[in-house]
Amino acid sequence: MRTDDLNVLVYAAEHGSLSAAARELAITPAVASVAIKRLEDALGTRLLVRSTRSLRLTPAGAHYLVHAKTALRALAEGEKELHRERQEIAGELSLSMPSDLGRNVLLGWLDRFMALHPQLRLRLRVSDRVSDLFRQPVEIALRYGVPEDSAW
Amino acid sequence: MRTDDLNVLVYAAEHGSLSAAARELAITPAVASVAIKRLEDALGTRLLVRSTRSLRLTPAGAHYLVHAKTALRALAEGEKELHRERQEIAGELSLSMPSDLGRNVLLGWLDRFMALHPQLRLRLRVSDRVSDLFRQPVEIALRYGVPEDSAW
DNA sequence: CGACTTTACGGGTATCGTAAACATC
DNA sequence: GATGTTTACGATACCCGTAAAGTCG
Repeated sequence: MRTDDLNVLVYAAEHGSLSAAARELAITPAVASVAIKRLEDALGTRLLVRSTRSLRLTPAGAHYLVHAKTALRALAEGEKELHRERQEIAGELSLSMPSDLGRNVLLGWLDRFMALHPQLRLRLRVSDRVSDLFRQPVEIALRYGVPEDSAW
Repeated sequence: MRTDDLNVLVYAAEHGSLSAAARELAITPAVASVAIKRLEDALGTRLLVRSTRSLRLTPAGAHYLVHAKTALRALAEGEKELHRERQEIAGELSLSMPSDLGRNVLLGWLDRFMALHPQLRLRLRVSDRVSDLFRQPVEIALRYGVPEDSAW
C-alpha cells in the first residue's frame, strides 16, 4: 500500500473533488483517479462514490478516512522528529549573486531557508560583474548567461 | 512511501535481523535490504546500523519506529473496521474431505475460520472413498492424488 | 567457515502523463 | 457546453527474485 494514495484520499475527501485534490497535490486527475481505485482494490471496498459533479465518502470510506489520517499524521510526525534531530545548520555562509537574480528570486528562498536554520548567518555579496568573483572569497557564486571566459 | 517497507522496518527491529524479518514476511533477504534502503533514502536518515552478525536501531530509527508502528496500527485498525462492516458470512456450508486431510490440515483452518464467522455452521462429511461424493450433496469437496476417473 | 547483508542484473509489473472518451449537472 | 471522472496507451521507472560478491564473528 502506498501512502501517496492515502494522501489522495484525504485531499479528495477534503476538497470534494478528485480534480481539486490533484491540483493541490500537483498530479493529474487521471493519477488521482487510479490512486483511489488502487486503494479501493487493495481494501476490497468502495471508499468514494463519484459522479462528475459531486464526490462523497461511502460510510466505509468515512470510517477508513479517520485511520488513514492518523497514519499519515504519525508518519509526518516521525519525519518531523527526524529532521528535528538532524544537526542544525549553523555558521556563516557567503554567497555572491547578480543583483537582479537576488532581488527577484533568491530573496524569498533565502528568507525561508534562514527561518529554517536560525543558527545560520548569510553574507551576501551582490555584484553584476563576474570579475568580482575573484576579489572576495565566497563559498557559493551564482551567475547566469553565457560565460565570456571558458576558463571557468 | 510504501507501507510494506515500514513493515520490514518493524519486523527487522523486532527480530534483530533482516533475514529473520524476511523469513517472517515471506520475502527474500535482498528485498528486505532494499526496502530498508528505500526507507532510509526517502527519509534521508540511516535507521538501522547493520553488520553481518548484529542489527540495531540508530537513535533516529528508534524514534521513527514508534511512529511507523502507530501508522501501521492505524491502517490495520481501519482495515479491520472495514471488514467488520462487511456482511457477515452466515448459514450452513457442507464440505467433504478425506479423513487424513481433515485431521492433519483442515481442522486448524476451520477452527480459525469459524471463529471469524460465528454465524456460520459447517457440516463436515469425512470419507475416503470418492464415490461418496455423489451420495451426499456437498458444496465443497476436497480430494487429492491422481483421479481414477477422468470424467471428473 | 557459516550466516548475514549488499549489489548486480534481467524480467516483469506498475505507474506516470497525455489524450481521448464518457458522464453529469 | 463545461467541468469532472475514467480508460487507453506508450514510455519510463520501479520492484522482485536469482545469483554472486562482500562482510563480520
